[in-house]
Amino acid sequence: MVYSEQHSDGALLKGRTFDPDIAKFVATIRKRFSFSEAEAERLSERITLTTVYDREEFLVREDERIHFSSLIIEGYAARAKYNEDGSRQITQLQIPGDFVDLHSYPLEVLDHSIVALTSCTIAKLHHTDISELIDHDPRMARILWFSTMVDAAMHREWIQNIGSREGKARIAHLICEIHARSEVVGLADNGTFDFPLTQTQLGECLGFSQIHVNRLLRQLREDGYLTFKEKIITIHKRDELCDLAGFDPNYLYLTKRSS
Amino acid sequence: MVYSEQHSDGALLKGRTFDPDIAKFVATIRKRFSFSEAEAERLSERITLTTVYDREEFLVREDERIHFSSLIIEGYAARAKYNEDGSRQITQLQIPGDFVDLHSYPLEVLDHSIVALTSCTIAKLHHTDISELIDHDPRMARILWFSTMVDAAMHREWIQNIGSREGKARIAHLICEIHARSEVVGLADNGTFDFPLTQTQLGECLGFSQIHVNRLLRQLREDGYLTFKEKIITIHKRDELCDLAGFDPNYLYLTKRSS
DNA sequence: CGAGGGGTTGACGTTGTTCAATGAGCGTGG
DNA sequence: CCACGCTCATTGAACAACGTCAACCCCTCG
Repeated sequence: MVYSEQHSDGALLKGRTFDPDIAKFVATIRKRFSFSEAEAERLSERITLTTVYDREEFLVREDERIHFSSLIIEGYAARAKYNEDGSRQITQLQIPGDFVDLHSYPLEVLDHSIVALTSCTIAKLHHTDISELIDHDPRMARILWFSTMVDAAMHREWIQNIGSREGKARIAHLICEIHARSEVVGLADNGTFDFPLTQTQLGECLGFSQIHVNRLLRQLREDGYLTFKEKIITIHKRDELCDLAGFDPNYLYLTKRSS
Repeated sequence: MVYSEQHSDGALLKGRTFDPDIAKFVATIRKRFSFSEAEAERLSERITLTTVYDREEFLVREDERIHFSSLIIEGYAARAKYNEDGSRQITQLQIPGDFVDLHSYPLEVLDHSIVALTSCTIAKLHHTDISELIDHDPRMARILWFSTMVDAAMHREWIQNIGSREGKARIAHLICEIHARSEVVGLADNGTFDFPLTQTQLGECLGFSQIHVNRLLRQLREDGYLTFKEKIITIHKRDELCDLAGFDPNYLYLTKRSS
């Protein structure tokens, strides 16, 4: 086994010692994508040391030409597009275990910004390293391409959510999505998970005003679907909440692919 | 030159004769992506004969496992997600020259349906052929990946449009997008272009009711921005319309890439 | 102790939906 | 040929969803 020996400081190794955060990250994404051990090691050794970003700090700015992709180790980030009046639309939430902004590899210049919503621990992977990984291993190209296409699928679901669902169903759907994604990476426990967004940030995801978000959350609480206190959500009636939201997790492609 | 000799029936050839529709399609996408002539030929010879779909007929149904990708030769199609009540949200419009549903290659099973909005002429490319193209030519993989990432960028713009813009600006933005995309593939002439959608279909793109679309279009007409008669739009005040919409075409990545 | 960010609540205005009725165009069958 | 049924577009009126403004709370941090 590649990652069987546990270092005293938490790092996993096989001859080589990786940053414990990075080892954990790679182990996490291996749950979703079928990396071989050799692939996982080749990936790990190219991921560079972690950086911490403050809340509301930009990881990438729109129109910027960048040469690396970011991976979230800890914290919440978002893809966001800024409006002319200074407000913004969040188009996707990124949680620990996400390859954020792999999009910048084929696109070269991003059409949107990446911003930390909480303080974030980030690791980086240079585009030249991605090219080398892909050249050595066409299967890696498929995995990375697949990963970005899941982001596109999430975008489509958000379009449907914002365009077709109203009020309680819309906010419930977002909560169901984050719960399902958190669960897969081991960040949800029996319906309880961290949800560190403010009501304003929630509104920026959903196209609602902060005040409307407040009222909708109160209704979900009063209806007994969930509690949401101190940045922690507990879902009490999961099936009913998914039903209210019209939530079907297929679009997240969470089950491991065979290929 | 590969495509210099013109056949009597309109096909272009170099030893080999391609379907004239396919030759035209490949010539069109070569305006956007930097294919070499050899690449263009390898692609052309793998694209199979065209099929015609009726209005509102499905090219692909959600959850279906398919083994080919579709290319639009003529007509309008859409990515759509169906709601529980039978209504639907359109998440992207596809016009002639688009690789539609290349997403199904890495995803294998689609999270959404592809439906013809008008009668459509479609060509197909088998997934096995895509794999062969990519294996022979890693640059082709980048081009195809890039193409799907532009779709993701359009999705993000739509999220912003539906989530942040209201009324006239929202519908104006969609019109600006289709105009810009039509122009690139030679389907717009000095602000005039085919726009064969019904008001109902427009509403399904924008998250508006058909009745509201009707009223908004009337306002745009009354304000002198455009005329829209018999499925043809003519934009009279392009700069003002883009300004109203907050439209910036960067997200379409229309300019030819160097790589 | 004061300032600032986040949450809560009420009153009121705007945007967009629903229901309903009408007309124009088009293909089909008598 | 016209009558019909259909789809699409148009318009009005009542209603619901959501935003804005304003006031107030609590908490944290300097």
